[in-house]
Amino acid sequence: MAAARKGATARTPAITQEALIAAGLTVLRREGLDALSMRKVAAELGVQAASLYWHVQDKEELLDLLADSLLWDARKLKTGGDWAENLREMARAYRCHLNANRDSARVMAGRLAPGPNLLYVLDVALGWLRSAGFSDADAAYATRTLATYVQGFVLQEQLPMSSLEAHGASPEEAVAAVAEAFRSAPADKYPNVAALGELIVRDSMDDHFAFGVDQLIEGLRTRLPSAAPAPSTSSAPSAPSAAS
Amino acid sequence: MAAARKGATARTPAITQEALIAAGLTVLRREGLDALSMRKVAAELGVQAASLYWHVQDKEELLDLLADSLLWDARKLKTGGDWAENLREMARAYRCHLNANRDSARVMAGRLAPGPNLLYVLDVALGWLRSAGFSDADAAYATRTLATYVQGFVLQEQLPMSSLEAHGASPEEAVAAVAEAFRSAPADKYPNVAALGELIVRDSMDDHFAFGVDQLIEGLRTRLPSAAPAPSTSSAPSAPSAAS
DNA sequence: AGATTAACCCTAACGGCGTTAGACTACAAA
DNA sequence: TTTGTAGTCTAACGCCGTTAGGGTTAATCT
Repeated sequence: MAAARKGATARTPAITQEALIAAGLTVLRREGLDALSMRKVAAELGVQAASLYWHVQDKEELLDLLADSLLWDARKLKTGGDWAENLREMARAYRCHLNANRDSARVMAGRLAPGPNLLYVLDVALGWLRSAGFSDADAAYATRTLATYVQGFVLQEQLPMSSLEAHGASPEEAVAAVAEAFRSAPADKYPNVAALGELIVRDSMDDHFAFGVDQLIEGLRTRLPSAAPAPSTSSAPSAPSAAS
Repeated sequence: MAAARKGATARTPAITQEALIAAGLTVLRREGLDALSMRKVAAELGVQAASLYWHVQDKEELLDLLADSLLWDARKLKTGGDWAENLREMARAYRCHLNANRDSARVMAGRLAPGPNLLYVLDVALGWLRSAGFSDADAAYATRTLATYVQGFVLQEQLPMSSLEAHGASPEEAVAAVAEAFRSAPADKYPNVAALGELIVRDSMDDHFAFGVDQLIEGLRTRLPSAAPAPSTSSAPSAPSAAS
């Protein structure tokens, strides 16, 4: 913590910060965020709960660490095509990574500490947009906007799995229940909802996600000062395929 | 709850569901979501905690009720202009309403029960988009996408106020702390972040929000089958990017 | 009128939670 | 050997969500 291990070390460390994070992730994966308690994380390490407070000040700080570690290891980003392709791939990979970890979106949702992984991703995306000709302000806003969208999307996407599975039902039942809630909307009062109910809660979340990302990117494209949206005379992006 | 008040009513109700919701909102506003407990809500009503379980099954159900009641009373929507103007106004009003209630975004974040207000807003927005010429699928996706964005944005927007104010600092200090975290990013490793740090955490959240909404709407506009706004040769508006 | 029934609120308690205080242990440095 | 300190322990505090079960009040039934 503070002394940076200057002159006095005692025994074997035995509970490193790495181990703490690993234990936290284990409990998170096994029991979900709502059931993650200091006592359980400690038990995972074969240790009493109070001992954790030597390495961490709060449960909040533990969750900060978990969020940091849940942040996608971004160094394996595929950066083949033009800015639009790259952003699309980034959004896809981010969502994919979030969905691979139980309750990840909810862990990140209440937190704002920027870890090194986040900084790296931001930096790369900003670089793409700036060199594509966007203004600094547009690049900054667009990057945060995309991140906001992805996080918000996965948050909603993971809801049935965490919120209802915890109270007895399987994910499929949860989705079905929500779909039923939309379909049972009184058709006279909400005609459009009743008509499109099945589309709204459609299970093809992939399409829905891609739709939102495409919207954001196409909207971004209209901000390009240079211009012609039709890619007839574009400078470089002729090779859309992977080059990494 | 179940009997629907058929044949036997006892005494004065004394704790209606309305009062329960009002008490919950009071506690929420005064102490924030993290400090909202059944005991405090009960105390707000001059009642013991266990009594709440006559009107509600869970704390979760109470939070569902609060989320429902936090849902913007949408019947006072201004519906002046075309679909784009209307959507913009809707997003603005939604954000404004969420920001008027402490921790509102976090209350809604973990919940998916669609209340009547949500149904109404969805229906209105779907009507706008369909009559503007969008396909049913596009209308459905676009509506949910916009809602996702607004909620995600306000969630991040409210973070400094709830997350750090709870631990001692004022909102301004919280924002300043995050800004410092971005500015102190090693400029050699993250040049773009260091260069645009001030833009990323800029306090003009209004601009940032409008930017995202504009992106979504302009992206949507490119899906309109009828019209080609500016580009003359827009053959394929959205290049399909290798599904899944 | 008396008995029944149901709505509604209470007291008391259980187990789990986050967190703190303070004692103990083992090693490193003096 | 003595001292200091990093790391763990036990014990406890107060709060939490929730349940069991008892009491009171009023409407309904006979």
